[in-house]
Amino acid sequence: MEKKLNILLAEDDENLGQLLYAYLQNKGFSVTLARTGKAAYEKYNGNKTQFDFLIFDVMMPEMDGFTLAKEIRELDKQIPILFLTAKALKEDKLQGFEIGADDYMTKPFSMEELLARIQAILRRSAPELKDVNESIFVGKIKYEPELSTLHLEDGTKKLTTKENQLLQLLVKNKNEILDRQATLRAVWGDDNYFNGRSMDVYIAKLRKLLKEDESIEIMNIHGVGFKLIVKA
Amino acid sequence: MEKKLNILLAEDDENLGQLLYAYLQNKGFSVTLARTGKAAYEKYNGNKTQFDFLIFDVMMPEMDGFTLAKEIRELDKQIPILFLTAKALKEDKLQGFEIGADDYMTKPFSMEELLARIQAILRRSAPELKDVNESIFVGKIKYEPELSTLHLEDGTKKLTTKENQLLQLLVKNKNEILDRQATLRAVWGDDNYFNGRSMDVYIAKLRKLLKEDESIEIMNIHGVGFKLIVKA
DNA sequence: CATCGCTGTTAAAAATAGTTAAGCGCTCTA
DNA sequence: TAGAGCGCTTAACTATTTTTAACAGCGATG
Repeated sequence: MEKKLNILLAEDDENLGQLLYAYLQNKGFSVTLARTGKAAYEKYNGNKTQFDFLIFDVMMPEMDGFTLAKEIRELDKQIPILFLTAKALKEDKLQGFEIGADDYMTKPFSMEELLARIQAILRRSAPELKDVNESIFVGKIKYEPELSTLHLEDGTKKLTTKENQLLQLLVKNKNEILDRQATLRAVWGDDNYFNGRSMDVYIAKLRKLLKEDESIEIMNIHGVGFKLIVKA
Repeated sequence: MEKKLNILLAEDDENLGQLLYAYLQNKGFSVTLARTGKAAYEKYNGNKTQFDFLIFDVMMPEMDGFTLAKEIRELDKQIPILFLTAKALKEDKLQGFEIGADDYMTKPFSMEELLARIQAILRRSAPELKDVNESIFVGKIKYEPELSTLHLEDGTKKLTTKENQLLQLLVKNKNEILDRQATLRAVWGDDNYFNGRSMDVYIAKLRKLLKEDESIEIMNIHGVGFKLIVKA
């Protein structure tokens, strides 16, 4: 399960605020909503939550979005900021970028586009580089997913592409059900009958490889999928 | 004196193209202008210039901006892409972001806003400026792509054109999958069966050259492509 | 408790990739 | 201008990976 990203949303329009709140929450973000610039500033400094992304309306009572952003930029040069505004004026946009905005959207906009823009920014600011040397223990067996190798009693076994992809999914969902159809679509691209049979063949292969550790079991959930069980 | 950033601009509208070209040039960028998607693709693969930023019109003759971007994304997952388009349709915008765009601007737009958006993206993506004679280390082996030379234990090896192009792509996608078809189209111009076999021969050559450093491995991803792995 | 669909397993077939060497077309030069 | 040298492609053979087939067992359901 991935960690939720915390978004601080400052929007004084009651309707839009609620709408955005619900939408983003639904998309898997943890959202904090503030109704004024000042409230947002206080929440930012409240420090209970560490925010990962800021979305500010420009025109707000008590403290406008630009001032708020400027204030926060003093404290954090990195955090992504996206402005929302009714004004499409060139000067305003430029002022927003000058403060260090990452994006600037003019109302009305579609929720989907907002999400797409948030993701585009996050893709850059949170570069999740995979560690090639990462190793995991499945029971007693050492597994390096990126190198697609399994360290067994009788030496190192190089997994084939499909073996590796499947094992990765099983491990990621250790002790949980891995859905059959979803797995087929993820690894084989299509969940037709023959790919299903192919997957069964690979499950058999993995069972054979992992059988040297009897605390490991790949259990079938009839009609649903498989479950990698690792007993304590 | 800072190094100029290279922008590849694909725009079929003569006027807008010239305007953007002059404006960006004036703002300190080195701009290459292409009038069709295909021309842009060829310039990208031309290998004389290493681009740092891509600006593509969506509707262009021969190859549209989306197709172009998709093709290039296969070869470079990092390079910033900004789309320009006359269409403000939601679906188009979303498609653009899905391909991996960093921004999407609807015509007409102001030059200043374009510049502001480019800078906002560059702030995050922070391209390492490349010297023409820059040398890279692949594991312990020194590699100079511009000179197409590899410094091995027993002297300097001059790579052939194909060896160099292929190694460059592998290195750019270090520890990530390099798509087979896209690579063939980029290096061989066509992804037919025989070129595929030719590429396999070149992979074998590169493996032989790089085998003196056992932390390097060119891994095959069956049916998908290759992955240059450099262990820590 | 019979039946039918789902899964386990093994083996054969097909597709993809690894490797080595021969062939082919250039270019350079004796 | 013949031929050596080079780069690339094609061919041929081998090896590996994946899919398909075949058959046996299991499990839910009426």
